[in-house]
Amino acid sequence: MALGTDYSGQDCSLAKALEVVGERWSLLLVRDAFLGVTRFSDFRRRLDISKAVLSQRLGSLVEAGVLERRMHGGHDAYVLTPSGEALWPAVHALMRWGDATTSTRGPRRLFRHVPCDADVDVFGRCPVCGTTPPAAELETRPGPGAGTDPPANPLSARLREPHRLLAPLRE
Amino acid sequence: MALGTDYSGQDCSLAKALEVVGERWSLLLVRDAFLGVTRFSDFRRRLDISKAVLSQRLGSLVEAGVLERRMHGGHDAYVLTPSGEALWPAVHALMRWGDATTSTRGPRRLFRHVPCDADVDVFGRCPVCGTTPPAAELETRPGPGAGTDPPANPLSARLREPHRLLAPLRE
DNA sequence: CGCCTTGGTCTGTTCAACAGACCAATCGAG
DNA sequence: CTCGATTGGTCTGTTGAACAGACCAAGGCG
Repeated sequence: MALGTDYSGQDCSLAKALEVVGERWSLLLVRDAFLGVTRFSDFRRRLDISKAVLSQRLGSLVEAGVLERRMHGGHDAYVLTPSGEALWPAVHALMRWGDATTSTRGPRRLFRHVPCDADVDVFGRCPVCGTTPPAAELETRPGPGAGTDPPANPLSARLREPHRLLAPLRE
Repeated sequence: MALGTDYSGQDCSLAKALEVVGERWSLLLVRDAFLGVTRFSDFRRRLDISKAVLSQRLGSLVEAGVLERRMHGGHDAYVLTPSGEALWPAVHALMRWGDATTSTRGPRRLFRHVPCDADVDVFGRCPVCGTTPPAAELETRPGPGAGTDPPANPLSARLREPHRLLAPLRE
């Protein structure tokens, strides 16, 4: 398999990243982890994928150090590690690109830098303090491009509401 | 297929992006297009994938408006569209994450903002002018984490040398 | 001119995701 | 306390995607 062996030197950084998060569904799982999803069944409810693939993906992300398993209120929970949280700029950039190419009414979701009370720009940067804040300092809410369709399930309805990134949906 | 139908509202921006660039190999093709690869056989030489998959991927990226076909010096060429170029922040972020998680000696590749003669930071931002420059204003060269292995082929050797992003390797 | 390169298309094989069944453990409501 | 629902998986056969290699037409170059 070329992806696993093509170490042709300095320009394989992207391949390295994709070895970890490039499998089908992985980045969507990471995104949901940022939004506060922690439970196996909640990840499944969101993505509607087979339990076998979900189990394998979560296992791979845990093994790669992107997620770790914890116990929340007597339940298994998958939460982002610091290394996983460092994926925020990439996830945000892809989301904004997705919005720019498919939404005529602007971003579907906005992110506010809580300490500065200002929305970050398309590059994820706070216009007040000038930094690119980590996910832990952001709150999300629906943007102008947000859909008007009813959410697919109560979980997605909850995730649509304004809330802090990384705050677990359930404890 | 869940990816194609899961429009659960405002938070499907990432899914939209991944519908376009989430197939296996697609982001690596986009990265190579940023580095100046334009030819079918050069893309293939770089990734060592089957021609059937390469043809299908390039076709999908053209149809999605990320790449367009042109004639360069009597040859077919695939070049990034403005929409494709807008993927730079995401590609750069993933590369830097790949470096951060797998390279102990820093980034494998550095990017210099040509007008300011300064390297962009981990967020892709120029410390001199404060902007996040587009790919067209950047030059790349090997970084401290660059491999010391001989490149896999002359093409990769060429791409390792300092050069402007988006400048076609061959005309 | 002839050979090599280019840019594919096609087909059988192997690998990955899907669909659904099964199971053990835990939780929560009556 | 009991029982049904929920949780978090594992397993297996089916379907879809990537791989490996063959074939072909057109163009470029020595």
